[in-house]
Amino acid sequence: MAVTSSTPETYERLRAAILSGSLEPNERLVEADLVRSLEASRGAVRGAIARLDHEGLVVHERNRGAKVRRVSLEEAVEILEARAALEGIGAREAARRADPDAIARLRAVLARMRTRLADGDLLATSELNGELHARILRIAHHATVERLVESLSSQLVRYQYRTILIPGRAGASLAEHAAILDALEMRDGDAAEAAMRAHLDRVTDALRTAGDGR
Amino acid sequence: MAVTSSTPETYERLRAAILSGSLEPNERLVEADLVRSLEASRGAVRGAIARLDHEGLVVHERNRGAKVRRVSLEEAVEILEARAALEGIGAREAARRADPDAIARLRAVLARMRTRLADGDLLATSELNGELHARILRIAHHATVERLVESLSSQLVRYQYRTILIPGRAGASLAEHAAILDALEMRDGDAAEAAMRAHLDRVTDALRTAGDGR
DNA sequence: GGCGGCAGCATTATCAACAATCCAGCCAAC
DNA sequence: GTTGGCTGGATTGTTGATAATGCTGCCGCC
Repeated sequence: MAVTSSTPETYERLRAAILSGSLEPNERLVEADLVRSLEASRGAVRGAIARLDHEGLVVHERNRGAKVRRVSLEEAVEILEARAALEGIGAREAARRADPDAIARLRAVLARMRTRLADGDLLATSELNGELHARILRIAHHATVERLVESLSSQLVRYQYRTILIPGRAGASLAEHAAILDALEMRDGDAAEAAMRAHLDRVTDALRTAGDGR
Repeated sequence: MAVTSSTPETYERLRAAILSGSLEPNERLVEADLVRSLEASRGAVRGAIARLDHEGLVVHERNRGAKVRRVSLEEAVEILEARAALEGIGAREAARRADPDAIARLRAVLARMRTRLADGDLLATSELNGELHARILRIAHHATVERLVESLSSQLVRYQYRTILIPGRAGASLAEHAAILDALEMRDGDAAEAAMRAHLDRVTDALRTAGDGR
């Protein structure tokens, strides 16, 4: 055993640990500890930290080590605004490329969302929400936008369950998603972009009213 | 002296070397050489390469080292599309915040652009173009968008002088910029975003017709 | 002439030891 | 009681050595 994992592998694991919440915001990332828990070489850990620092998930101060970055509400709003712009482009492109088959699969996800919501399972609803967005982006076939959105979204993990808890928000979200799918189905790029932007603008509003929660 | 520079410093220097073109696309980045030329420790060089890899300026293959990444025309178009969306947001925000003083400074840059173009100095014109965009983004006060656009733009260095060489393109660009400034002056966010998007869409068209040039 | 294998070289990845730095706690002086 | 400086421990940053890997050129064989 003791297979020391390579840098990209270490990066993925550390990233997953942060996103899953098993490493709390502001928690210090001590290299020696990570070497043990991630079973990687120290060099790999350092490389992973450098990447995550660059990505914005971690802050690294010279001679003082790294810690999980805590994004403020203001930053979260900024990030969502950027995401809205990018996903808008993604939706536009997806409208150009979406075939009936793809649309059907998207509708299936939406339907599952609807039933989960009816069950009161907000957590599952929120996860399906993420899946829907990811699928649309996949259809868009736009590597740059996909990569950027993925990076931005990862910084919002701590806020992702917050908006859906607002009374009435989940239902509204469902309707907004339906509007997006309608635009995709009609292959109307302008409408798809507008619907996606509108949706994420509503999410932003919701986030603002929800507050930063701690 | 021979003060070994720290990781962020090394990152900046290496990045600058790539952007300035003193390191060609596909050129191998040999760690030992960089240690000498950048006067940094090996760890710092490795960290810098990891960041640049993550950023997309460099490709790194395990056990085979890193080389300057060559972005294809298709990628350049993608990147420009993403930039258009983000700078659109930036322009919208800038319209909200721009005071007459800031507008005046932007107009001054545009005026300089006009005279440079009249002189036939396309290189200077292109640089002022970059400055204008950067200033607008600065006014927007949107750290996330600014960071992302900076990162995206850096990947387009090899294409930045290409579009302006197209006959008539420089003049059109000037008019498009003027339209953006008009919208900012009227503090019309919608118009500013639309003008910025339109401008960058034109740049994309120009890039497509210019071809990848090698 | 072309192809597969082999050896040597160049380079990267890892490891371990060392140096530099920072931080917490303590103590003394005011 | 508070402030200032010191000291020990913990942690990161750097360096040299070593292992692993990939590549290139050569040679013999077909």
